[in-house]
Amino acid sequence: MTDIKLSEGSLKAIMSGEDVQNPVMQILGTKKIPGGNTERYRVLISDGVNINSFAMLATQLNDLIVNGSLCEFTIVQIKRHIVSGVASNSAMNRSVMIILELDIIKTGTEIGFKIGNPQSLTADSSSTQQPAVVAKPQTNGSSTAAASGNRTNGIGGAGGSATQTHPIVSLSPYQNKWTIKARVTNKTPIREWNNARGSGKLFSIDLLDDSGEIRATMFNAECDRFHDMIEKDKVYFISNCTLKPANKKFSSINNDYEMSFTHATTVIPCNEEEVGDMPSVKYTFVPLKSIVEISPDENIDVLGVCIDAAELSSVTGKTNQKTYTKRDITLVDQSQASVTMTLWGKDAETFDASNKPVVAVKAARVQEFQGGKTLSLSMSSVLSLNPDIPEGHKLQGWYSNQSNTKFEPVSQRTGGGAGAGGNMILIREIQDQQLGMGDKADYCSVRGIIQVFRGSNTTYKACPSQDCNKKVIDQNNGMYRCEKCAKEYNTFNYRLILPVMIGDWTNSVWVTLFQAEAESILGVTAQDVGESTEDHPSLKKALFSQYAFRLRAKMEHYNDEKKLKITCAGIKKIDHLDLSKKFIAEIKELAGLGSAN
DNA sequence: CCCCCCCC
Repeated sequence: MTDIKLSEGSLKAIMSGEDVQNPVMQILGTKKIPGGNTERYRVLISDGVNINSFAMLATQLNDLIVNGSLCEFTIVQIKRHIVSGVASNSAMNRSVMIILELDIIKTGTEIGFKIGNPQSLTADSSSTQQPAVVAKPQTNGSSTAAASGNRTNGIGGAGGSATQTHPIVSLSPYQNKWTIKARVTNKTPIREWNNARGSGKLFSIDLLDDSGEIRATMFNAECDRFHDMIEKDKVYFISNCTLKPANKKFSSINNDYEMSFTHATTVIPCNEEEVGDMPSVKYTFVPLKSIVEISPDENIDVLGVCIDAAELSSVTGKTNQKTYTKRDITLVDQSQASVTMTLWGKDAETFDASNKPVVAVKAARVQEFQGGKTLSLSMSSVLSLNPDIPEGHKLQGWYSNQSNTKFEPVSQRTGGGAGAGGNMILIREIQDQQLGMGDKADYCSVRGIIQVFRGSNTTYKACPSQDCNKKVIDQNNGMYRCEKCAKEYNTFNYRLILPVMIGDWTNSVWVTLFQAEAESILGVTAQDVGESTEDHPSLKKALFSQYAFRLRAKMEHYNDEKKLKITCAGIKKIDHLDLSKKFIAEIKELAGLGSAN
């Protein structure tokens, strides 16, 4: 027998809206809830007298299921929970208990049996010990009307306790009789749109409660009605909105749905007392190292120490002539990676990196730049400096103990080596993986031997002005005309465009090398090659040398013909000793030899 | 119903 006592009757009390502190219960089973993009688990939980099969685990506790900590018979103490709208016995059938925080008191294997003979709470609630219960009395005067049931008509008065609102995670398009109590964690300015499908204006907000978050958008009339009223960081009761599946591409908000306000929507500000301990941001941080795996245009939450910040600069938009202020900052974290993140406008102007602040960003946009990944803040991003959150303090503590840590730069454009973002592949795999077949360029790295040079016409006469490099036209009078600069010069620079065939044991491909990489391989300057009247001898010397090539593959269209164009975005010498060590380690691990771990 | 979010 066990000496642990379950909190008998606590489930009944909780589901009736009573405030029960730290009840001890037993897990009798867990089950993954099918559908949806978010992994979510339902738990069968017992207090020794009753079983509740309408309990769910907040997603931040999913790990406990995955690592087996919440197996059958586990005894837990529930430290924090919420219940969806309950006020009457009849509503119990539909209410859901969400476990937000728990401690494991004893593992399931230690216990090994079901305690007591608990009966289903929902199937037979009339026969259980207590009569019908109503929600605990409210603290303000407007409670009488509100306490009569699971309200279907939005907020009646300004009342409403936590037990009478619905958790955000419980919202779905299939049920629209709900009221949420949520904090506005972000609010966009009004934006107007005009496209083939019509025009209008809108703004959106991000809403957060203990259970989760959701984005809400206000169009046209609702845009006018709510824009001035709704304030960032304030808490509101909101009801009567419509829900639809969220398009993940445009938001990092962790919810499969998003809501639109309608003419029927009501929004009531919470008074101070009602706000309670409503959380103020919910992050799902991505380790900086993993950013290489994330597709461009996705939004992610990141946390890092800012170890460097560039000067403020300004850029002009490509499509409009607007000037934007920007500042690039560098973040590092415990994954021993660094990333470049661009701040814009006011965030850029006011940013101060002098004290190496911890920076948290909700919804930073992932971008690809020359094969590396960078981050950029957008309209929907929220920047927070030295946030008062456990992860932030932990990171700060960790960083203060680092001295010579080398950070893998995920934003670096060249990365010929096998480092982060290197995705070292075999040359055959360029075809196998259909690299370059999509709309965007694909990057990869290969180890290849230079097998063939195109020996002649490897240089061209380029515009001498800074950063132009366009081909100039020899006017045959000592002057060279650049069409791009619309100018004539009395000089030019030679530049290299060097097609080479590189191969490994699986295949060969033609790759175009440009100035820097070509000079590095040849060991001579473009000028030398250009001025040489015959094929430069350096070409022969470089033949059969081996490098790690960073490649960029993209489909190019010439008239009706499509052709895969592969250019070199960087090269790196191969450290054969180091590489051999890596191979040996891999072989050992594959063969199950030695002590890899 | 938007989904623009910038520059190398």
